[in-house]
Amino acid sequence: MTEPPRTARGARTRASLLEAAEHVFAELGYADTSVVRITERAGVAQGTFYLYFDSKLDLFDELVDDLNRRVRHAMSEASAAAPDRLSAERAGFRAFFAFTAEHPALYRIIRAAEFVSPRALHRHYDRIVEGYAEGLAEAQRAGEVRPDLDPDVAAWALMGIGELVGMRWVLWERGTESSAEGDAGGGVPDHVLDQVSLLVDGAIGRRTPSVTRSEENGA
Amino acid sequence: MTEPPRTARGARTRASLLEAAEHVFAELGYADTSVVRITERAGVAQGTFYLYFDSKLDLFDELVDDLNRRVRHAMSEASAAAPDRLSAERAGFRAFFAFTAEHPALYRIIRAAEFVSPRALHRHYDRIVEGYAEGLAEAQRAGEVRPDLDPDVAAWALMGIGELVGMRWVLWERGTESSAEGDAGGGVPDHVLDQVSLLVDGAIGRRTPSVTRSEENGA
Amino acid sequence: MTEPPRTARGARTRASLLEAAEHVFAELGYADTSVVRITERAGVAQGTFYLYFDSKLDLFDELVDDLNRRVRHAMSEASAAAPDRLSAERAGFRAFFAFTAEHPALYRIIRAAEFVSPRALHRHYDRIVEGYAEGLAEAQRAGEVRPDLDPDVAAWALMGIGELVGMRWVLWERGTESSAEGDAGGGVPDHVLDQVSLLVDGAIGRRTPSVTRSEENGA
Amino acid sequence: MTEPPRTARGARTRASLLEAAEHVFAELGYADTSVVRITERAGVAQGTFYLYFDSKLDLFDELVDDLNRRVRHAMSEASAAAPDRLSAERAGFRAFFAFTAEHPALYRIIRAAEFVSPRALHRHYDRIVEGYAEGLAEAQRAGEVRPDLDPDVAAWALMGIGELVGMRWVLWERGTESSAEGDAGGGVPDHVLDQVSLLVDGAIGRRTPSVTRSEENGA
DNA sequence: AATGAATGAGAGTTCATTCAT
DNA sequence: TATGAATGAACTCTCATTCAT
Repeated sequence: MTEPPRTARGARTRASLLEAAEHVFAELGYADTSVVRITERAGVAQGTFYLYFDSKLDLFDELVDDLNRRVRHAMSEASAAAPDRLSAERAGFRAFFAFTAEHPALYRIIRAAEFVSPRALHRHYDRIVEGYAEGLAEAQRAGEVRPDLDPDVAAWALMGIGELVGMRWVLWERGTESSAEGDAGGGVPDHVLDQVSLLVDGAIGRRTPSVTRSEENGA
Repeated sequence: MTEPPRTARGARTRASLLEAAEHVFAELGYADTSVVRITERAGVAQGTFYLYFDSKLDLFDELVDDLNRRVRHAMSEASAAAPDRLSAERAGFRAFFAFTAEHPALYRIIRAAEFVSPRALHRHYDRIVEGYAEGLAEAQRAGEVRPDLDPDVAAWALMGIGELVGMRWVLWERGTESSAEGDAGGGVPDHVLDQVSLLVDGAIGRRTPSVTRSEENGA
Repeated sequence: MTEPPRTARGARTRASLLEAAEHVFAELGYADTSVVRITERAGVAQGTFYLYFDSKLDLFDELVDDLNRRVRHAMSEASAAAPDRLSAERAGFRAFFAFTAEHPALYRIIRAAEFVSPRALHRHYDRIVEGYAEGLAEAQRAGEVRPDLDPDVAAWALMGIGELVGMRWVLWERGTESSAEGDAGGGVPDHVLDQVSLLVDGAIGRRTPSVTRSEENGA
Repeated sequence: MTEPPRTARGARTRASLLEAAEHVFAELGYADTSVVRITERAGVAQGTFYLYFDSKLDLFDELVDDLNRRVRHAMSEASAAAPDRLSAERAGFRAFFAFTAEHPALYRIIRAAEFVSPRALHRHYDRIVEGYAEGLAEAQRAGEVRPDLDPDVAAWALMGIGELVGMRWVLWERGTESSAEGDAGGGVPDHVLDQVSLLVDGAIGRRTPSVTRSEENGA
């Protein structure tokens, strides 16, 4: 329906709408975000909105895709430089938390997307998992990850860790303890990142599996 | 404001409103759920709603609290019967998935609560984590969980695993592959539950000796 | 429709409804007064209201009549004791202001009655005017009031003086200057009552009529 | 909040809403006037209302201010042309009655404002009194009004005369005796205007000598 | 005589979207 | 390309009144 902007001016307008939307959605959620607020913030008239987007939902979807592209980029870039899988994990989580800190929009928007645009929500998670699972499989073949792991389930599980820890220590913390202690740019206290590493490490690392209680008692 | 019903008839009406709301919220999300839909489903007039609830939000909060109580009950009951921590974890997750399968409402409602009622959302997660972390700490003292773990971070992380795996294999699966393969009442394919156990086991279980990342790299 | 109470208990309930209504109407006006508020204040159930009154409007009308009876009583009693017409006027105004101070309800209710119950409003003013005009006519015959006055028009005019002065210095003053200066129980500062006397005196008193400008200049 | 219309079309729409509102408010009073009625009468959609007014109350306030401006204009213009104070009074009252006849809205709206918008009500009366009292004080200095009068109290009192006489002979008369007798465009029968003049004249005019009540009684 | 649950019409207000300019 | 006026359906919530107990 809506055609891409034909002029530089049009492109600018469109971009400012997207940017405005990111902030307003993040602040108010999808339902409470009105097109008026977006256009007001973007400094354009209400009607202009429909020159570039079919609907509020259309813009929402585009925003989700856009942010999705950006997180994935941030994470893969961070982990690409790592020497081994486990430090890659740590770097990836760290990048994810940092991104979350910088773009709370993603987070808040995603969680609100459940009913708004299930399709966009699925696409978002699927895309992240796809790359993640692939990376795990590769690491498995390289012997860095325990071989009995299903990369797919693992990817979802680890993503879950990131999601809730991010929610708790990045999103909720804002304005609370103001990261008095170390938070080396990671968006999350160092201690928490350490713990996450520990957990991930244990979860997927290739190593003597945990001792069962009976063995332990027997020792 | 709103007082509790004074007659049996009132109590019945109130209960049917709550039940109707659970379904409608689950189906449509908070924003798209209208009071009319709820009252229609409950078979009462619109005004009756406000006899028992101050507002749509008020009902929402109550519903969250109610569901929260019920998941926690389901999980703690399931894990209480387990002989050791790891099987307790498995039983807990299993109960959580089963509850999610039976009450998709909780899930969908919670995710929608981010903007609707942050207070209710916090309360929900905090309550779950509290019990969870306590359990982990106790297991730690009993030597069943690695001692260098921060129970709080761990609780959030594990809850994250449950959340995303639940979303992927319980919620999304519904109506898709209709659990062709084994799903022994757990709400989630057996294979997935196995994998989750594996991951959780590795993440929190005690190992001998705990290999740190540096050592490993050095090796 | 509604029958008078058959028992003492019923009479008490009815009376407490009336009394509650007076306060609530005075505080909120007719439109914003809800039957619930009245019954709550009276300490009875909502349904009880309709045992004694056909409707909110019915109660309102009755209240207007009741208050009307009371002001007229207060005024006539006060002016009856006066030795002459002019001091009777002063006493009447004084009583009116005092009544207004004690029963702001009348005032506020009356002013709100324009659209609520024109009939009740008419009846209220007509009844007051009737007695007032009659008194003026009698005083005229006694030679205490100028003979060229139409007692009817005069009665309305004087009532207008009472109404606006009462509004300004009784109703609006509440909580403002807290009658720092003399206010000998009249509900209105002495100074204001003096001025009103002066005005009324001049308006209806039998005396050399005001000089016209031409005469004055000629003098 | 609401911004003034930016186009001629918008200005027209806004004006027609105001005009419609004046009539509907006058006919039904504030409480029974619904936004729908106003928009229907103005021939616009319901939502359009909120393009120009924040709320029903907002429009009400604006209307009161507008009408207030207009009465004061009508009265001051009429009395400005008068040769002396007393004929100025007569002209002013006449203008007031005429305005009331033409714009019953003001009257009815004002009386309804007691609970709706006390602020607007105060403003309305205060503005009128201010000009009135000033005029009286000036006339006092010019020797046309008795010197022992407090112009403020007098202004309120005279306004009261206008208010009740206007209510009785302008508003209530409509549709009753349809001014069978003389009503030279004044909105009120000539006889009534004469009587009002008489009263006002006596109330504020200078006399020689001013008889105090005590003297009178003593005589 | 009294209760309190239930009703349902109607209120004010918002907002995504369309359209004329 | 951009504007801003206009739409009208939909929403949440209130309340006078009725009715079964």
